[in-house]
Amino acid sequence: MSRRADKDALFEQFARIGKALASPKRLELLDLLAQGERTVESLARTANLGVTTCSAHLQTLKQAHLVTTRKDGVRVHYRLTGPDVAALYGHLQEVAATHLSDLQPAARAYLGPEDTEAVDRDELLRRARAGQVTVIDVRPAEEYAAGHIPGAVSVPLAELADRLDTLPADRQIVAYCRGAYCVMAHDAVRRLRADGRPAARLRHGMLEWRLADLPVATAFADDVA
Amino acid sequence: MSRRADKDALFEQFARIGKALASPKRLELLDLLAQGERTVESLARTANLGVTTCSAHLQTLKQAHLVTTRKDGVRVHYRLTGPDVAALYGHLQEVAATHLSDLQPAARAYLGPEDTEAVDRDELLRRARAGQVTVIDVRPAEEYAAGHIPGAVSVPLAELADRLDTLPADRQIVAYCRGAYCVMAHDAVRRLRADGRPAARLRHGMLEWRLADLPVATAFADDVA
DNA sequence: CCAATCTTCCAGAGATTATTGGACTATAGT
DNA sequence: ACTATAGTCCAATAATCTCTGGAAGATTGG
Repeated sequence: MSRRADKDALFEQFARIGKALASPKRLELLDLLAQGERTVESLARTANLGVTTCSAHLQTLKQAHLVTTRKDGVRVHYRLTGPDVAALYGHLQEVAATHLSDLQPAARAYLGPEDTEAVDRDELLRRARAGQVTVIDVRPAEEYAAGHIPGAVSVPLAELADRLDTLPADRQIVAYCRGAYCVMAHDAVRRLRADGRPAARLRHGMLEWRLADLPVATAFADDVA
Repeated sequence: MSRRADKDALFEQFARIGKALASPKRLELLDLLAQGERTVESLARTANLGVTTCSAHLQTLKQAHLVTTRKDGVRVHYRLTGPDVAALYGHLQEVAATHLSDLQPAARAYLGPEDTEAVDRDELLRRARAGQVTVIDVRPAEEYAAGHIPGAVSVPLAELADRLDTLPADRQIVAYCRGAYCVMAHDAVRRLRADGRPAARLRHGMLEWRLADLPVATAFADDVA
């Protein structure tokens, strides 16, 4: 084979990864999978896809080796092949945020007004160490179980309204969710502040927390990994 | 607009970056642009593309804001919009290398046998500080001018054969080029060893050097940036 | 074994993308 | 002004991708 053909074959391989990242729906699936493994049906429901279409996208991701599967009875659980895949997705988001001027308005439209103060990671750790805050994880319970910020309490967004009275009234509450572009923490903070609570949002979510190699607790044990 | 529509619009933005990375030819263009700015015609020639096709790909990259242009007379120079774009490309390569089993054979076919020892960055810095090696940059002169490892000498691959006698005979020579998947350093080392010279290849090239935030010298001044 | 559930496979319609050649624009040099 | 060069625009074809609905495969529970 010629040099050119060999070089083309090599870049064809790199492009397999690029092609896998080329669909908004597949990126949304990666976004969900970055939080932990999920079944096809669960992904389809959350990403607003038909099961067939969702399965097809997952096959594409699988052929690019960005995800693998685990079969459990009648269900198939998909998960990322490694933390580097989540990292790649995170970097893609950052590049988009840095260079795409259309991203900001789209994010604002989806997430709602940047109403309140957003706490960054260092600030959170400082306040947490001083015992000044209660950190709540507003993602669905399974995602909390798959990995959360040590010391955070699971309060899924859907249950927030019912559990308002179980939250301390005197301490500040900091909510976080999947990542910088996840709407749940925004919703949670709006709900809490509507109730007069001193609530703030962690600027980034679990995606960025993992990428920064900060400690992650799993299941219901808050032990540091 | 509905929540769903807003979310779709957001991921549509992220997908603009993904789509830009979805073609082997565009990745090859990014690979070249990671070394420094270049004109359309020069990119087309090197990437084995028609000028029209090359221009079209560059437009795609430009619409994704991964590259910008600078006009100089009749020529248009394209360059990456930032080092984070090169970093994203580098991460994509790493993910491909980690997870794609077909990549290794394709790389071997293109680069040739992993004949000799490959020196890594730390080892190079150690030997360079001890004055034991001559580092040669075998990329084209313009790429050397746009940024090179401090202390490296420019010996473009095309001129290597003619300049053999200007290279020290007693010291080890370490050659590097664009990156881990660039064939030039491989070729250079094979040529040198065919001549009985003690030559080795830097494991990675300029792409990875920049990503590691190591000092880069520009033009013909070896001052550290 | 049958029924129900979850998932994948298949085929077709519709949309998007890649490539090519030819025309067009802009600039520099004569 | 005229010509040559570099690059982009345009239109047409071919190829690829996305989504949908229906069928088929696999597994569990009755």
